[in-house]
Amino acid sequence: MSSDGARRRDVTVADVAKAAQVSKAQAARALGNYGAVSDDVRERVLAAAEELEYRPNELARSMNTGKSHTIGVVVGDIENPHFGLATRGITDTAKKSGYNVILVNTDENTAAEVDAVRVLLDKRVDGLIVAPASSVETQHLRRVHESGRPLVLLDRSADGLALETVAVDMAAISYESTRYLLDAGHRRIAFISTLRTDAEYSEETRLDSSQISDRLAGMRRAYADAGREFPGDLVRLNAGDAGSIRNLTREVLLGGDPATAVVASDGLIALSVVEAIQEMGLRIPDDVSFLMYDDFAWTRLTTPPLTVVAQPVYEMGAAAASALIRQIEGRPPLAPAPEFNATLVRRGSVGAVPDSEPAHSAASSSFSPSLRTSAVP
Amino acid sequence: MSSDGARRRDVTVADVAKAAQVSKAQAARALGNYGAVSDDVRERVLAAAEELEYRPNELARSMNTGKSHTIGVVVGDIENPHFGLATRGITDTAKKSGYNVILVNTDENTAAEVDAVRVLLDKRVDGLIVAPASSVETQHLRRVHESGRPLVLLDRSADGLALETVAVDMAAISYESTRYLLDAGHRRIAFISTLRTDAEYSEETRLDSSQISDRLAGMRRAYADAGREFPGDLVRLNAGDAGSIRNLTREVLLGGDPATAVVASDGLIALSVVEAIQEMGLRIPDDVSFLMYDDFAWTRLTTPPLTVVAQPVYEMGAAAASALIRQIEGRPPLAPAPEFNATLVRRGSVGAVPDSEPAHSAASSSFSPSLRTSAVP
DNA sequence: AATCGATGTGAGTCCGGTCTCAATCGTAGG
DNA sequence: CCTACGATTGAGACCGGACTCACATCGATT
Repeated sequence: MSSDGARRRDVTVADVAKAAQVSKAQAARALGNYGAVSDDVRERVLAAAEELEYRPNELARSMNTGKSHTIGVVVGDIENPHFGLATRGITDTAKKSGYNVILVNTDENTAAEVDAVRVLLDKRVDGLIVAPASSVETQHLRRVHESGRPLVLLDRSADGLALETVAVDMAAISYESTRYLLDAGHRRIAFISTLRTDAEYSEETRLDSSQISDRLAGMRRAYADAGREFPGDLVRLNAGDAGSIRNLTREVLLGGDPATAVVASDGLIALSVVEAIQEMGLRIPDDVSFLMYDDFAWTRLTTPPLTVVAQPVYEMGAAAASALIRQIEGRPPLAPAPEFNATLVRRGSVGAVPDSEPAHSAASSSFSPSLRTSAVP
Repeated sequence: MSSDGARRRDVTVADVAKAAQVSKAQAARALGNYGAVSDDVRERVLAAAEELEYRPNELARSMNTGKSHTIGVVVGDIENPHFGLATRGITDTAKKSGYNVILVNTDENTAAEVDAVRVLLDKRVDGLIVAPASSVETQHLRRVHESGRPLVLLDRSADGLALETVAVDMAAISYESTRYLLDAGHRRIAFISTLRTDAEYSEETRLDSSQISDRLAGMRRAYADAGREFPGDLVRLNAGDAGSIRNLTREVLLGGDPATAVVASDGLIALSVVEAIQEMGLRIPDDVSFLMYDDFAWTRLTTPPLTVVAQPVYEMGAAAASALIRQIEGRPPLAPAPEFNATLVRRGSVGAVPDSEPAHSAASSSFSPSLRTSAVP
């Protein structure tokens, strides 16, 4: 048995050198495969290393090469499949180039993000991929950039910082999908997002997230092009836990001038929104139309299958990683920069407006889901 | 502007010491908050550090403390929400104790896992959490254990290794859910898993995954207790991509003696199985009953909502992390060890056997999903 | 045979911290 | 006034590799 209960000291080059009866320098050369080493010495060293089960200490190596071969990834919430997939794209790509990934979760909290960035920098990661919680509070990102450490942004941009950013053109797809809804006759379209903000929403509100403000801009433009007024009163931010999302959903769907279509800002919200709609005894798409961001596999399983905005999430993660690695290795950024387009996947959750003649023929599904009705109060 | 394009050398204790006009040792003491330091010196050092924006190099620190405050997490697939959630539990807990997480994906490939473990060890992580791809090929885990480095297993155990393992009692819940299916009158229950294996399945086959073999053991026991013979011909392993899962699903659902109930081994498989069932024009639960492992939120949204085996995944991740950290910090393991139980969540996807009188009253839902029918060939 | 360039080789420094050790300082006790 | 002991302080070793530099060695060149 080669084990001895206590954790034995690690084998170092010095140990190998002694066993092979050569100097530490020679052993290091043979092991590190650099410099000039005679065959005889190389063989003895390698044999000794094998025998002793020598493994280089990457920490020590990083110390004087200055490279840790590790990249830091900072996301809002890995629990969200969106980031799960993106992370997968990142790690797959990183591994291919010999990089490891330290993952930090911020809960979409800027303070946590600032902290995460600091910690990762302290650990001397070679570069960072950040999905910034805020597009406004970006001093910490600016500092990273100014210190010269490679940094790539994912999903959202940072105001005033010319950083390489991998994201889809949200305004464009938002325009397209809003247009689609408008064409189906909808005028009262609600938008629900978890984005935390202090102020009540209005056109002038400066939002913390480039992603959300781009989407709203897209919606507003679509309304303008259609010669309609954008229903700002149906924008609901600060959607938090399932309960609050449910309440917000009820709010926009009840009252004097209710929404006829609801757009959910991400897959997690979508779950609660759809549940709330079902609980209210409303049918999709007969009573309410529904559209969500991110194309998760389960959206094909509901009745009706949901109409979604699909984003090439995995590819974006992979692109962010390879862009970062290019930066780290001093190679020029890919030109032209790869573009990522979101696409509207028309399935069955968007229909005509109830009690009104649809302007054009939108995907009006005739599926009538059987729903558990829990009377609306 | 304090920035200068080029990446400037990091500020070190020596720099701070010089600025504060004290020795390197004193500066280090003041900064590291250890040893004896006069108030005067401490103030000067701290001020200088602030001024120079000094940040300790964690790599160097790790080098001689031997602690990296980093733990390695090796999972099969973060894309799978199961691991996404578990990872969240791990990172949340790790962060609370000041640890970071390096995440590695193995694609459920043992060779990749061996490699991942080696790399993490080289990086001198303080400990490892591994969801082993195989319960049989575990030499690399044994080596880790013998080297004395803390290691905790997640989800699956490793044959012959007495390692702290955080997992639910799969045999028990499998027994319970099989029993449930049997009580509903099902005799032909299919089980579909991604587990890769060379051999055709038979009772003697020694499976690579403790998790899967436990589940099958539970099923077999339930059948035995019911005085029935276990339909080994309906066990389908090696389910890979969506296409192959579809084919396997058709296989068990067609033919002379088809399955009347299908159990999907995880959420990813479930998606394709349900799609395949829908495509075949079969209705759940009227024509086929369905049960899956892992309780994802979307399972409540389908029509009918799916009956699932819920596992406290987040809590298990958190428990694995805190167990590991206890080991790292030399504290004794929690006694009694926390237990995790999976629960059967009866929703609407399990019904009576078509054309047969149900033995007992199982959750027989009357929902009839409207399905796109694509005629069965 | 003297010179030259291409290996080989070992001693020692460096990376940026932590930590040991011996020296110095201050002042309380005698 | 002198000793002693704790608080301070600085020099330097050390962690484990990578790498520089000076010093062989040796066949090839002329």
